[in-house]
Amino acid sequence: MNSQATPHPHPQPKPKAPTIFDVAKLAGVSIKTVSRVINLESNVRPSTREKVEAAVEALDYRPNAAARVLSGKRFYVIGLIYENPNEFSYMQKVLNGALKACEAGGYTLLLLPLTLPNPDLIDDVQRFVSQSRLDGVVLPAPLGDFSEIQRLLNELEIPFARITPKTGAEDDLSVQCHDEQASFDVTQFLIEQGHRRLGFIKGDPIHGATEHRYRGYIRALQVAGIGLRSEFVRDGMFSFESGKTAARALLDLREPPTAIVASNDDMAAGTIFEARERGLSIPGDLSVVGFDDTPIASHIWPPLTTVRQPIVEMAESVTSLLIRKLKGEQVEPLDQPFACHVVTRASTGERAVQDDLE
Amino acid sequence: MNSQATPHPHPQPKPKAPTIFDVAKLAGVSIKTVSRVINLESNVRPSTREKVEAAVEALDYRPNAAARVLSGKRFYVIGLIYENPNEFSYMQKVLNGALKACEAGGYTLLLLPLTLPNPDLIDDVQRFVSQSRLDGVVLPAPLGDFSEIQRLLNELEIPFARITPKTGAEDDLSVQCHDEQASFDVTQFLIEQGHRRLGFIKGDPIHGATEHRYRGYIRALQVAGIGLRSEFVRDGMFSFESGKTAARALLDLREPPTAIVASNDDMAAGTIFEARERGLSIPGDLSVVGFDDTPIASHIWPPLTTVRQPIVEMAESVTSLLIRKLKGEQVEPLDQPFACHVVTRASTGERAVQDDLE
DNA sequence: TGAAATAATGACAACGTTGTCAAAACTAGG
DNA sequence: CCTAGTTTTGACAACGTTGTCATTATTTCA
Repeated sequence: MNSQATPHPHPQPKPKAPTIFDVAKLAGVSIKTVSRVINLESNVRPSTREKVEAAVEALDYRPNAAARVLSGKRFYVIGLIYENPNEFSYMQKVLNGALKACEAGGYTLLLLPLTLPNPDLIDDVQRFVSQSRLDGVVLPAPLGDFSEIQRLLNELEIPFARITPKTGAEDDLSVQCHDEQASFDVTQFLIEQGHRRLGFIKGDPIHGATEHRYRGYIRALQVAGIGLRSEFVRDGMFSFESGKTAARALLDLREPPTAIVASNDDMAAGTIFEARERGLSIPGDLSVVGFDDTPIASHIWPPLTTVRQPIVEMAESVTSLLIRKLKGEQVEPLDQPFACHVVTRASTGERAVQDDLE
Repeated sequence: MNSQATPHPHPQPKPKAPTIFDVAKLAGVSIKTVSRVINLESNVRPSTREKVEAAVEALDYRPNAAARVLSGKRFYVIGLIYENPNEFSYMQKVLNGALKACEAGGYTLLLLPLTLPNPDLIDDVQRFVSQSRLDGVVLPAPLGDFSEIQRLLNELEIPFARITPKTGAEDDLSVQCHDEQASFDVTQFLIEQGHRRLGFIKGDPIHGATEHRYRGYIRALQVAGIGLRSEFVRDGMFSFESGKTAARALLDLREPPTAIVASNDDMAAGTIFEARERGLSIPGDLSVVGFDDTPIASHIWPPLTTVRQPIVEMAESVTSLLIRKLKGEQVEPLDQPFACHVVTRASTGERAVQDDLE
């Protein structure tokens, strides 16, 4: 994926957007007629319509929203007023933080939801960025870790800011939380409760957090003088199902772990699910911890010990950094990662030490 | 909250927004100077700045975003590109549907998250609507059921569309799903499994769905010839905690229900939580059903029998109806409510009939 | 005190579209 | 082939702001 491929059709320096005048000229009509065609008004001769449509197509013309608004009576804006549930998913939190910063800075927030994996990822992002005429972009995890997107935005000269544990170049705008430390803390917490056989379920490798959380686990083992056993580490994809599968493999071991660190709550829920199916009691037979403190963590039985991150604050912070950069201010990246903390609930418990002689 | 009875307020003397010219005139300066002040540029004499600021204050002047964009180089827009998780909360689904319809119609979607209960509700909405200069508003449940908001939007002559089971006036734009029928179906499903003592946990009375779901329960009992027992019906607020509390009351009865219909998944999860705390097995000792098919329904143990609604489609549909209305088209409300269907999982099971002699 | 330098202000074009209204091109009827 | 009516098209103003550059007011310094 180096310079060989030419994934983006706009490598040119300054692609000035075509206006209604360009279309009118190419089609050989007046701008008003172009306006009629693009607004689907009646009373346009079919032959004229075709000419204009061809010109629009040829130039890839998109009407300028601001001019439209200024000129006409409509705003082309729909408001969505909704209740902010007091329990959020990751994206709800990011949304709230970003919205807050935008409101404070007088900016409007535009949304592009993507489904992964997505073969048209770059095209979708490019279309969004060029059609929406925006000043900057916020990339929450895991999109912040996609180098193709970063490359595209750099080419288009659109500033962006990321929420990701991976730090990048020097002028890179990003916030991170102490993922590695949190993972260390939660693993150490289990060790302090007497556990010696500690399973770990990794997350989707596309997320930067996956690597950091794994490193925290390793470090905690090292500090405690516990050897890393490769059969105790399983791959996951952050999904409930993948957690269930990984837990199955761990619990099938002749000498299974007495505690499992899952890299997120969904996989921890999958682990608990799998344990219950086998009739294991939690935390009696198995302690389980997750990450993120999503709603499910407090709603499953038993409620989950997990790690809470200040997502709203991180999103707000990174968005306002971006806005300050857009205003031309000199912004320097945050010196300190945000702190996480362990939320202790009922899915973890003391382990009798004598069980764990090695 | 203003004048008591103004069912059809006369077309008010156009509350036309003040422009930069109005401010300039009042302050006795040129428009350019006003521009300098509001953009915090340097090289403005303090005395001048004060005059302008006073005028801005007096007129409650807000710069027109479209004109700003058209004239200047900035767009005042931030993009948020995010992964669309394949499991959604209610609001995520609404967001996706509304976004889809807006994209198709060339509209932009603006978000106003609110926390309830909120004493400043009306003020917040009013500020949002007037500052954002939008054409129309989508009100998902439960906000769609707030008559104050509807009244405000009517006064401001802002068209709106609602997602709510309650139908309103004739020209009212709303979509609903067959809530009452779905509740009937799921209750009947339990009856067919042999249950005769059926508990019901109501939702937050502010939601229109609450009433409809309750009615479906009652109808199913009637059809089956089972008498309604008031001690089997408990109030809830759609929260996990309220479900837990209601379940506690139901299970404390001398003759507790063998199946419980909770008006949403969170309360069903609370019910399961409470049952597990008492050592009851599910569905052996108690069958539980929920509503909405949120992520938690499939992630708790045992996974929850629930009712799935086509939220994305409903949101998309209502938003595109709104957009068509804004375009001046004659739109008539959907003749058919959207269909829901029961998703059968492991939280429900057969009940031996002999247990239930009355 | 006067000239030069600098700070503050203003006049006006530009931004890209839609609305208004008039002109031109068609169509139908006699 | 002309007239009246209808459909299609176009010229141009308007929308509300910022950018550019000229002009005026103020300060500085010889």
